Amino acid sequence: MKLLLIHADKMKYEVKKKTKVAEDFDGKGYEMNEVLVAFVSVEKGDNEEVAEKAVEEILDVAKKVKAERIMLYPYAHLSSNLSDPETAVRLLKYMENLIKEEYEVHRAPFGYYKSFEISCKGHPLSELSREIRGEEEEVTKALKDEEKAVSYWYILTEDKKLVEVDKFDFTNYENLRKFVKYEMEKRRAVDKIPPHVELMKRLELADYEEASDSGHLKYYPKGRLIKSLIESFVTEKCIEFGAMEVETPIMYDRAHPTLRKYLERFPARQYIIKGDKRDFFLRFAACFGQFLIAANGVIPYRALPLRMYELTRYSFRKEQRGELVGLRRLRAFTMPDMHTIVKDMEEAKREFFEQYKLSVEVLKELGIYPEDYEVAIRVTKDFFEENKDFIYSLVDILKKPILIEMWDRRFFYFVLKFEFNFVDALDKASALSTVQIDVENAERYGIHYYDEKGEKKTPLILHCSASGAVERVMYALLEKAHMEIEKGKLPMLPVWLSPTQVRVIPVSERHLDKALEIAEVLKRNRVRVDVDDREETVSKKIRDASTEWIPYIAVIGDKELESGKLTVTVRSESTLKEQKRVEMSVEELVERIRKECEGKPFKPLPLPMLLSKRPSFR
RNA sequence: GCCGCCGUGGCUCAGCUGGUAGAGCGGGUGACUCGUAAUCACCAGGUCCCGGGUUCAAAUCCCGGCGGCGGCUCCA
Repeated sequence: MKLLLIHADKMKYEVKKKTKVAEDFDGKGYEMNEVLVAFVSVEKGDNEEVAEKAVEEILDVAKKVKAERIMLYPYAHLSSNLSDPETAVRLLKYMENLIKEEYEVHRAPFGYYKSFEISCKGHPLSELSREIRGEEEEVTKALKDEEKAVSYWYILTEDKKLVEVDKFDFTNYENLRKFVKYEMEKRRAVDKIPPHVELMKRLELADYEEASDSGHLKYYPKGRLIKSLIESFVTEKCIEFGAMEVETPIMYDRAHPTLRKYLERFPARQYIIKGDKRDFFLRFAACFGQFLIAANGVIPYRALPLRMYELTRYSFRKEQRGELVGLRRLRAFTMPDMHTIVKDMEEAKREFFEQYKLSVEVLKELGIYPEDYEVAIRVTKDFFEENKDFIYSLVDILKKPILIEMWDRRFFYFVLKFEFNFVDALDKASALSTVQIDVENAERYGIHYYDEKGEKKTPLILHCSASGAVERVMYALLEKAHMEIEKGKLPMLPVWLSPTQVRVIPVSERHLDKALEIAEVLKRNRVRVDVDDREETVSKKIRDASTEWIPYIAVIGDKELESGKLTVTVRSESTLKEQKRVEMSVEELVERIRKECEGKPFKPLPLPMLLSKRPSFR
């Protein structure tokens, strides 16, 4: 809603001619003295709440300028985004009634050509314009409902006993204690910058981009490489698991009836994009796109379980600013999102179990092990009671205690979900992998399958993010590396994710040719190798390679020229005090790296091979 | 969104109660041709986050904005 407020000695208007959208009015015009005239444009999206705020504003100004009366004057020309006439009239009348309680008020009729004369007083406050907007942060129904819901907390132990959280002995379960504390307490007193933020900058992986919205990062070549490798890996794992990869739009009509209802059931804030005729929201996951494909398809029972997958680059969630941190919590993030259509709850449980195992496997191969995260299961009380054996059986997969949050009623779209929560260097927890059993969207979207008798049936749907957000995987790896530093160890990334896997260091200029020759061999064998050809001392080059966490450093000097072997410093076997140096042939090094990277995607070095030709990005 | 702290060369930071900018790293040039965590010397880099205000004078004080961090709220 837009307002133009003018404090006038006199305001007089005359009705000239009706327009198509005119309301009923039989007067000819009106005149008021000592009046605050409020020219009003009612805009799309305005509602009673906005009208109330506008009235508050008008009354506030009226008091300040000591106006004796108020005139509301519909004036379309303040906005290019007008509401429909019905809403405008409704809200104008509403405002009139509110003002009437405190002031003498006249409302000029809506939808007429009118002439008017106004004499503005001309003091500093006599001309003001205001824009009134509703609550931008629409809190979804799901969020409000969650507040009202009651949670019961339990630990499901290794030997399948359900223990109330405060009766559980956390001795030897330090990480679980931290996680439970994080989940149940609201206070998190930490006064440090999360370690991964400094690391992502220092290693030239990623950085904040001030020219964008908060929570949108830029990735430098090394960061892009790592992200891209993780993306490829998770995608391959999901396809191998049986998913069909699809691609769907990133924005959707805000008014679409099905999507609208889903939005209300999802606990996240959206980015809104103004289109020419319609408003769009940016997707927060790939659900819509895939559900809309499924709703359109003809699905025989033989096609079930039917798995669809998309790597969302990006998913958008307009998290509150205070929540955004480095790679941990973003407003634009990349998420592997798989949906599985199953015929009934029995099949849903089987798939849930398998996807649980898939998630464990995916994280493990990414370098995040069961001891690095804690399992949470969120479940409605009803579902838990009816499926106790099934839920207890989940303990068998990881053989460690699980935090159970039981809701007295269902307010999201799912009855059961698990998450793997990574506990970071500052004892904060964030969810990585998750799978949910969705009991309402198949019906909402009109997704059906045909059973053996040819009858239309409504399936269930599983939502699965096998690794969780890719950025979050990077965050977890960096936080984990930091925790290694704290323990006095040398931090590193898994070899298959290390931007440079081998650095070749010539001792002096005359060793450069040999260094390049070796690098070429490594490169041909799908190893990311670079050569430090800068005019620096060997010590300096070693130091730089170490601060880049390079897994293998090969120094080439006279000794190597003679022996034909490499002296390789192996990071994973070294400590801060003592470097582990191994003599090996180029072939042996290639073989070692090949083994370490088996089954993982490979991409070439994203930077010039010669360090002397490399820019630095910060 | 609210509260608090912070924002100075590419990076990390110094600059007291106002007098108009400094170091280390990095970069360039030169010397050294070097064996496992920083070789030496010289040189070039600054709208002191942005916009207002106070003042003879603002990086410094005040107000507003933007961004970062932490807390609250919240958290696929």
